[in-house]
Amino acid sequence: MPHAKFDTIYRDLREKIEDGDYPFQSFLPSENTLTSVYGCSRNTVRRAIAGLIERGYAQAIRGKGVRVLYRKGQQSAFSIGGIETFKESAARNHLHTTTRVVRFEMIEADDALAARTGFRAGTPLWRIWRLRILDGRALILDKNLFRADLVPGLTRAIAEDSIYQYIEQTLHRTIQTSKRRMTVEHATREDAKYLDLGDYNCLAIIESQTFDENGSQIEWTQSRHHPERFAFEDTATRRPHA
Amino acid sequence: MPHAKFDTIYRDLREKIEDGDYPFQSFLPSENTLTSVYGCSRNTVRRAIAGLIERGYAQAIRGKGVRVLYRKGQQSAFSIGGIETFKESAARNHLHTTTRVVRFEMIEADDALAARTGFRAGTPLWRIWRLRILDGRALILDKNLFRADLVPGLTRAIAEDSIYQYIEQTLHRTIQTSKRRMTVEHATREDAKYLDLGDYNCLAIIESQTFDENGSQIEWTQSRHHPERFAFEDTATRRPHA
DNA sequence: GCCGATTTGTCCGTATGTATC
DNA sequence: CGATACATACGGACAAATCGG
Repeated sequence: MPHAKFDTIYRDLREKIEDGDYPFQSFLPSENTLTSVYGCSRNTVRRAIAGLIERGYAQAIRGKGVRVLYRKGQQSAFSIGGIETFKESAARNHLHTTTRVVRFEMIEADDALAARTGFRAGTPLWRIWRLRILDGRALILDKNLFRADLVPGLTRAIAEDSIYQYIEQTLHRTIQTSKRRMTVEHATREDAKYLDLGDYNCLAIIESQTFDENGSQIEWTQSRHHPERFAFEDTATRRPHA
Repeated sequence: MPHAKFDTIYRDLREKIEDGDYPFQSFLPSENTLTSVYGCSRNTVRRAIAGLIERGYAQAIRGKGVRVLYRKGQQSAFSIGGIETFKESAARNHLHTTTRVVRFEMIEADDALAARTGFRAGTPLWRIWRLRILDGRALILDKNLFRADLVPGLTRAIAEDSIYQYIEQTLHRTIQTSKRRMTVEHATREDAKYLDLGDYNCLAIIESQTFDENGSQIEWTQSRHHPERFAFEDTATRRPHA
């Protein structure tokens, strides 16, 4: 639950920025002002602002203030930012989607797989392949590996719905950190079999390792995306010669 | 200069993790311990740890400790993380590289360009295209637009060396925030003309808007990457139903 | 160029809450 | 239950950068 005070302030500021109350290139009220507005300490205000900066909404300028960098209408629709499930991002964009499970089995990690995915060899795993279909077009092939001992009781029906929802709401386990790596690769015959690639001969690949609340790697996933409808957004800050 | 105490501690911890002093899945010393080790307040230790978490080195588990998520040998060589210049990342990977300037001119932003890049219409801009050649292969085509009033005195020679270096060391202006967007697109005839694409018909595209220390947009860049040698890494954390 | 007011950046010490063991 | 560990919040101090007079 986001009951933390700094988070409430962050959301409030973000909303005001998105609504244009603080337009592009304007300055937020000073930290001291916000401190009295929200009735909290300066540190708390600073944490809220840090969140804005981290997500590209603003930029702090020492001695001057905090300048808004968010510009209305320059955001993309179907983008990948935090950890968001397919179902969630589809809902956010009002898209009609279906999922087809094309593979569902239990395997054991061998040495090659272990080296590639980060699991220990011998770990029992669910291997699940799912085809994501948006508006009738097969656009994403998800290849998941879940640790079978951490995600017991999986079924095809759950896989067709939402595995994350099952993990969080039924198993009461929490997804916390995800390390991702984005590349572009040649499409294989397999990709062509499942996906409506058109004349593209490449795909966007996202590989990720996901860790639960105990720091155990619970999942490895490779998402093979049709190049259209794929975007990845990011904000970076430059630090003194690293 | 990274004189900040929290940054020194961050670097020290990161180095110890990379060296294997704190191996994968182990716990860091507790915050209280680190407080006395480094002779600083707990807040400062926490800021250092926050840096590790943000960059995927570790994960905090309340009531237990801070677990290391970094695994040796699972990092990629030529990846894009913070704001790093072409020269810097090439040097970091011990690659022999050259840059060829294929376009160098001054233009004025029209409405279409303004909408796409975020500059105001009428802004005078340097338009610079540069071909990045690694080990004899043309792999990246960089299309830069710099605000001419903020980056005066550019020459072809500077563009062949490093524009960022010129901006930072000669103009004493600071690059601070960069908003990026990664997509995959069809290769055009132009791409084929400049890049050694082989049989790929797609490229990885990174578009970015860069802001200087005053929050002025100083640059818009589109980098067109050969799919090989391209990787983008990221760490995300999941927050309660956003 | 200097000075003082304003604003962000860093750091400290303390208190309290919450989760783990 | 108590000890330990991380999470949040407060208030205060000083540094560094900006800006206007």
